Amino acid sequence: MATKELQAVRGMNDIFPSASAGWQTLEADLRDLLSLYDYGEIRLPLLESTELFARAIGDVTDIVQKEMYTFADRNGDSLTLRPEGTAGCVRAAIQHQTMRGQTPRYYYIGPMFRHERPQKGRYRQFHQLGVEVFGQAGAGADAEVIALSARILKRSGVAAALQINSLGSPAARAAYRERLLSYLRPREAALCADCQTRMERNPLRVLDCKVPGCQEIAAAAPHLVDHLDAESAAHFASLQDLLTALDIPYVVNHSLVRGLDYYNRTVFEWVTDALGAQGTVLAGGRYDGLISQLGGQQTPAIGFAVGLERLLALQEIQGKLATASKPILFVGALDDSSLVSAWQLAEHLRDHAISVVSGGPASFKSLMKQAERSQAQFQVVIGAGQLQDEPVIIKEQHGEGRWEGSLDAVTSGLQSLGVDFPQHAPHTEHNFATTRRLK
RNA sequence: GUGGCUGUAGCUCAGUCGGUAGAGUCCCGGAUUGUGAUUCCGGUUGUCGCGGGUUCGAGCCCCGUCAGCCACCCCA
Repeated sequence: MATKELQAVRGMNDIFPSASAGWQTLEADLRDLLSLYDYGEIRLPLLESTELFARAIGDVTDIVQKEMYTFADRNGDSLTLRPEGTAGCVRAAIQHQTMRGQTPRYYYIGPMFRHERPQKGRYRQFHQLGVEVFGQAGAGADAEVIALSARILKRSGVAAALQINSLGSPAARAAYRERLLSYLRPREAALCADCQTRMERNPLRVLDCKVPGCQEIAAAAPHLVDHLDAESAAHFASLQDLLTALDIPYVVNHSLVRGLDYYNRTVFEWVTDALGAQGTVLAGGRYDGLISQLGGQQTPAIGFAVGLERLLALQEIQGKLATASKPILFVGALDDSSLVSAWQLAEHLRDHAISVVSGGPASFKSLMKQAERSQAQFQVVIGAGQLQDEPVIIKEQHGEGRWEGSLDAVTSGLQSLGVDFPQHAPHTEHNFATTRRLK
């Protein structure tokens, strides 16, 4: 059982091979889809200066105020483990001037860190895939990004519903904020304690409070989309037309307000009720002001992030989780002298890209159990007899396949049983064949 | 950061009124040197999360703490 000293940090998980197969398959699928849309991977530091996140995410957000892993570097600089990926991605694009006359599409995949109380679908180290598109102001970019998000969920086999909203321009949002406050103030006493503080910090968040009394008040509140500036309204209408034309169902959620300060105009979320309280699996929006706010030239931008733990949890619930591949052959040795031949055989087959798991020296019964546990498609046992002239038997573990022959001929034996060998052995060519495994 | 529930063998769990640690499973060996079943026999499981307190005596009661789960909050 767990000893006290040696434990993973709270909210940070170990991922063992039985689970990492699902991760690897998901990540491979995601990378494949990203290349379909011509996104390029950007690999970013996990650590950035604390100031970057404070300026990008917003001083008053919970993330910056109480959820960041922040500490002093040896020279006294304040560093922070990234709580999200957009800020670092924007910083990198500004620093390396990759947006001059270009409209790059980036994606990143990796761990993020937030010091929250862990619960279902929420961890202190969690993993996101994020995408960011720079330099495209039109609603076409929004539609394409949302189409990509839809395809990611579809490819993952995950059922979720798309909600969209528009926050308008900063000016329109500020004007709406005042309008909303003048609606809320007379009703302040009826709001929950949280919402009364939210009125100070970010009154838009009152709109998606879960307390029934607050929801009643929110339902009758003026709608943000009715008070957009003309350009944002046209942008939002255009986006909806495009989504309809692309057969992407959505609903407009008037209370959809993203938690990070940098968003404007389009915001969207894919939500599910299958994950308890953490229903958002993928979320994003437009942030036209962030790049200039961080010192770059005024550049429109849009992006989203998807939580990989949540995606995997949904895949598991819906029976779509990928399982580990299995080796082609188990090779077992009964004693020390036959182990030499068994290991030579295994290495020979690996030269030909056939995955082999080895066992022994051990009793025959033990080898049988090891072979079963290995889940290999075929098994072969080598003992003293095979070193003389007794036949080697290759047996299909869950089938009728069976072959007998000499130790030297195992390769052709496997071929006769249907194992797919590469055309050329990798050690005779200069490119390596892809490893043969089952499933 | 707040609240509720839960921590006993690798895994799933039982443990009565406070009386000195159990079952199943798994694993190993044998019955059975040559193709996996079943059955039978034998064998190893442990800081009862950790620390303190009460008691003649604590897995059990009390306090603290750590961790997990769930919810609030927040968010992916």
